Amino acid sequence: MEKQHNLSKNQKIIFDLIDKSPEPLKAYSILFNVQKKGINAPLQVYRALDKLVEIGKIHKIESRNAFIACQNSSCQISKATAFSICESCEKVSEISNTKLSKYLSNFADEAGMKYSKYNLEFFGLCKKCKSK
Amino acid sequence: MEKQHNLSKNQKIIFDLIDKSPEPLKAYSILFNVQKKGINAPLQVYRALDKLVEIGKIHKIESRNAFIACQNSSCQISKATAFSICESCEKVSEISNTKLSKYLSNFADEAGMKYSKYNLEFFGLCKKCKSK
DNA sequence: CTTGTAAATGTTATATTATTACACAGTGTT
DNA sequence: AACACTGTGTAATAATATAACATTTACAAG
Ligand SMILES: [Zn+2]
Ligand SMILES: [Zn+2]
Ligand SMILES: [Zn+2]
Ligand SMILES: [Zn+2]
Repeated sequence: MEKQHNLSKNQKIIFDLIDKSPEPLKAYSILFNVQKKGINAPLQVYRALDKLVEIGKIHKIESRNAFIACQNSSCQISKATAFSICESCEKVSEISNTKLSKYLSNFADEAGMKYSKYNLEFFGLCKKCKSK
Repeated sequence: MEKQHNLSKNQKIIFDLIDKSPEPLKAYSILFNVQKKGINAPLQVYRALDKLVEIGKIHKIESRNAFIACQNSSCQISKATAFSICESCEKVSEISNTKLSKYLSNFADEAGMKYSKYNLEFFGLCKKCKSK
């Protein structure tokens, strides 16, 4: 049974915006888009983003400083993430591949150390851009 | 045979600083440290960093906005990187594990798409911090 | 040796991303 | 009521990164 997170007003506004977006959104672009809804300051956006990341509803694409809604319903853990990023059109997709996540979750370094959390970003050209 | 990159003056100053550092360095911390050597502006630092990243002498730790010297002599490609990051003491190590890099380089997503470049960051507690 | 060109430098200003500090409001528990 | 916890609002500022422009250096082609 998943934990239910009742989003607060600001969290909901910002999650809805990110969730509807076909591409990752940056914090200040979010800010400009929600000013009509009464969210006026960067901090209000960052606080909502922090919380949404924490509960796994969104992820941060670190190499782009942008945020994307979780596309993987089993991702409440939120801390084991993988993405593919097109270097031409900047399309980003969340990868949900059981083998990959198992492989990475079980990976042990030279010292035998394991890591429960990871973030993986793949870069290349998406299908569309490759065929151009 | 590796390509020889003759670093320019600024590139060398900045690489040497990063290479000597036991921890990843941030751009403005680099700037403060090289002002005595005549590098005065952020852009001079960022330009050198960009070049050093491009030729694989350093890597950017995306989740920390910090830069670390390549600890893996076979990393000239520079675009397939993996790190372990301690969430307590912020120690960062580059992982050079042939199986891991082969696995990731050969990974194909649901659409059969392969990616030559990736960046992987593992998070956890290092040995020291775990035993505390 | 001169001309062309790519890479690197220097400088100023500015854009973008993110946090600190403080005051207060809502909710649920004891 | 007293408390703890989470969320909100606002202002100021810190930290990270790039744009625009002028100049210089390295080096190969002619
Ligand atoms: Zn997810
Ligand atoms: Zn594309
Ligand atoms: Zn390396
Ligand atoms: Zn540690």
